[in-house]
Amino acid sequence: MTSPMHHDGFCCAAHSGSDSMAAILETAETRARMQGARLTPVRRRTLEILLHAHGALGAYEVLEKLAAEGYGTQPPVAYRALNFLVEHGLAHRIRRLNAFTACAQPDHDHRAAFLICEKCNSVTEADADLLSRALDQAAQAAGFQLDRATIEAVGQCRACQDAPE
Amino acid sequence: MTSPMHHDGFCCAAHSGSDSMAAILETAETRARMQGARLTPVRRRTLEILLHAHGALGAYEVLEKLAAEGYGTQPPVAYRALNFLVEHGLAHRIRRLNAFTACAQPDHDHRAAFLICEKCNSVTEADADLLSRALDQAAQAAGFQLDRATIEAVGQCRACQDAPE
DNA sequence: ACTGACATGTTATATAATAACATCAAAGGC
DNA sequence: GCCTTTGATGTTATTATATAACATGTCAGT
Repeated sequence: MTSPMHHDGFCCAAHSGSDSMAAILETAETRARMQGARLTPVRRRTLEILLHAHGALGAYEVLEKLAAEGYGTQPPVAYRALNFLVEHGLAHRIRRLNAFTACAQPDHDHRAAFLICEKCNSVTEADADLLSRALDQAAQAAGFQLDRATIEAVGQCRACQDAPE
Repeated sequence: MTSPMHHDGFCCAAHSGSDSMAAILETAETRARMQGARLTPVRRRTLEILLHAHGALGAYEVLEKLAAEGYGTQPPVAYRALNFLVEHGLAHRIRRLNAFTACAQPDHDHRAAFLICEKCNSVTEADADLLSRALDQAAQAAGFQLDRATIEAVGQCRACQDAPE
């Protein structure tokens, strides 16, 4: 953790040590199974691609990689796999970027907030428990029955603040 | 739902009494001026269109209306006007819906959260001051310099909860 | 082996957004 | 007042993102 990384927290699994990536895939497998879903090759590979990526990837970027590896070449291939991952809590969709990123903590249900750096485009998943509670309150005050929420913040990550212009 | 309005709070200016709409346009004019920007006819009309709308409108919906009134007929016309409004705090972009909505409180700077009903597609702008503070904290904890944020919640508005299936 | 449910792949199309450029209008210097 | 500079408006064309609809394939349970 006190590594020579630029970002605290989760950058990408490949650079947080191979352990966490294997662990996440393991968890993913388990989690999918428990939900009666199958983590098929394309889906698993898609998750790996996200885990390896720096920052979030667009669907077409994912598609390119999948296609290069012999999977289908058409958009629905990527969108289906990505949607599967999102629906099963293994990935998140970053709307502001029209992109997707692997979930950093697939092991427990959580509401996440994303910190998007407008300089380097890195995406950090922040714990949003406090936020979540505030949101619950706001929803309640409005008589709104909250299902799920998207929280995306834009600014500068620590590394880019420190970096000279 | 025997009341004339389905939603508490801000539905659309036209249905919250014509006063508020005139007031908002007035404020918009002033606010734009103060920022050294001009609220030109297309822009003003675009804002009016948003204010009149139930829920958020897609850029192409706005474009259709503008075109019908003799303004330009091509996408950039709508996008430019909409982006102008967003940049000047007169409208918000709802990413989940690929749509835009007039700002309910253009008179003061605020971070807003949106409550999107998945049944009737209504969009309510909730005050997010508490939320905002929680977000600041989360950002600070991550060493992230927060600029702006998008908070979009999905669920059911009060009217749709009450309504029978 | 058969079947029903789900996965994968395809083609085609829908929807959303921007690039690049020409023309036009307004604000300020002289 | 006239001219320049800047910004606004409009166009055509293109790019980017996402989904519909359908054919084929795979697998678990019977």
